[in-house]
Amino acid sequence: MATGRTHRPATRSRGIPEATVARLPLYLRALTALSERSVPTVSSEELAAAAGVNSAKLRKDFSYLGSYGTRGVGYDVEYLVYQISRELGLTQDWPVVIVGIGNLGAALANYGGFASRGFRVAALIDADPAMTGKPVAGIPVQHADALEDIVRDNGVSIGVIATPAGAAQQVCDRLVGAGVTSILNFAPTMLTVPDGVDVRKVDLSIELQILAFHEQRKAGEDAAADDDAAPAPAAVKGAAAAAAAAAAMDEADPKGTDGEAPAVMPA
Amino acid sequence: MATGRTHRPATRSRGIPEATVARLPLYLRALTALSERSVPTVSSEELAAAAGVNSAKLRKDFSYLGSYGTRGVGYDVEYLVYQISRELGLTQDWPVVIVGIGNLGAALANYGGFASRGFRVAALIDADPAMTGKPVAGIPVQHADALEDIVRDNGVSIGVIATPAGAAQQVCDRLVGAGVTSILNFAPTMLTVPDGVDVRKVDLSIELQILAFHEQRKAGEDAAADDDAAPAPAAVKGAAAAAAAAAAMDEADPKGTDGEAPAVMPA
DNA sequence: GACTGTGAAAAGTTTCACAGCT
DNA sequence: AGCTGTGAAACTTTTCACAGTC
Repeated sequence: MATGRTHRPATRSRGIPEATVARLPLYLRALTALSERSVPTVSSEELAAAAGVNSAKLRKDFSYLGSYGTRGVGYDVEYLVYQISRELGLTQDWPVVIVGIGNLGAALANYGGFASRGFRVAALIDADPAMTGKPVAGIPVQHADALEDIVRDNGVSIGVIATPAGAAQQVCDRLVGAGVTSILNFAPTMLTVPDGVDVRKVDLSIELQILAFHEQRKAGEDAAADDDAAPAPAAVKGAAAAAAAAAAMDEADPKGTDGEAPAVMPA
Repeated sequence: MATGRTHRPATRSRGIPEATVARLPLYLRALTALSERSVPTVSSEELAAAAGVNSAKLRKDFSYLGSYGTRGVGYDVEYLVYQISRELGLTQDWPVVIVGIGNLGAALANYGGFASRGFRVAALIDADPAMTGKPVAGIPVQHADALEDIVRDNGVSIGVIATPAGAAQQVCDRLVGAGVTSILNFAPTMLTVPDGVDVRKVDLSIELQILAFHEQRKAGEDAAADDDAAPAPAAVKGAAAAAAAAAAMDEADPKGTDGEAPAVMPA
């Protein structure tokens, strides 16, 4: 992150704000829906409504990409779809490996977003020998031993980690060692990676906890002063219990820290 | 979002920045790990490292909660765990319903974070009659017809939507109608909700697209000027294809709009 | 001496409002 | 007349750096 790698040959004017990049997929989705309905042009106001942002923000965002609109008219849907796709790097297809084919990994493999074009699921990898060869979403699971070969043979640069928390760092290290430079981490743990490797994290328990925070706020609108349920002096002990609850989320799988067969399957 | 509902009775000094709230679960996780190892106190530096942020940010974040540290010493782990848990509303337990027991919904039901305490999976709901009664993660799936009753009977205020995109808004409306005021949305679609209802969105395809953006940047270090693969004039057509890829992600399930039995379970 | 808590500066993001093109 | 593109203002978040406390 702190890499001073902003060499930029000053060709155009690069350097799109991170906040804007995070919204481009949103716009792309809205645009694609319009494209499918053969809508030829769209105004910033309409598109913004469809994407759930306000129009000033959208126009500002697009201004970082260039001037792709027409004043008095709006944006050409197809053209904008192309420009955003290109900006996001979706005009090429990215082979992706998913490591950890437990419940979540299997769901991801089946997820339309992964199976469809743009991102191609190049391989599914799991440490459990019992899984090896088993097809999930039509793709046979391969054993973790082959991880490095798979990554190299397929030129994979994006890896998805869906293992239990305990295995994530090790898997990450091996992915990176084999040449992966972008990681989407579903394991609820912090990954340490060398400079130049990107990690994005999707954390289900965190999202829920943020919701709980706001939910609590709504409930406590009047009961401002006191907690009702919290025992004041013995609190610290009760705290540990409550926290354990939140902490239990630290395992994608309730038990095993090893990459071993998750006890998740009901059998 | 534009609700001017900042009534705040000025009792203490409320109003924790959103960015801080989003990090509290991270700290909580790191703290709980320390608690389990019976570490009594921790410095901002150590905790920050464990949570993957810098120490100044962490101290600033904690300063919004109050002064829970001791200068020259650090923070009492148990105490801080309690304070953060309380702040997040995790000292009470939240009944949650998951709607849409396809691949993703099943994975969520099995996910440690949902099944563990703090958040209790009160019910699993699916529109497919074939699913009704089937146990997933030990909980029998109930039919969508009963949604309103389930929400009311269990006092559910948090709902998780894991349906295909096409069903999400309708499910959302029904949840909200029945009294749910916080929604975690996994369907890749924008939800419209009345004021006072919170929506958080987890979108797998968006995260991948953001990774692709950065990945592309790394690759294109020298090839600054031209795209190599992009056909310039015929581009707009190729664009549509690439975009279709991204758009295909708009369905949580590749095919069926119904919540048919997921291929997730190996058995 | 070690470490927190916090003002103040810097950086990043959003919103406003309007000039400028079609 | 309608709508984009963008400077400038407002707001939020991060970082700095150090006074204050143990």
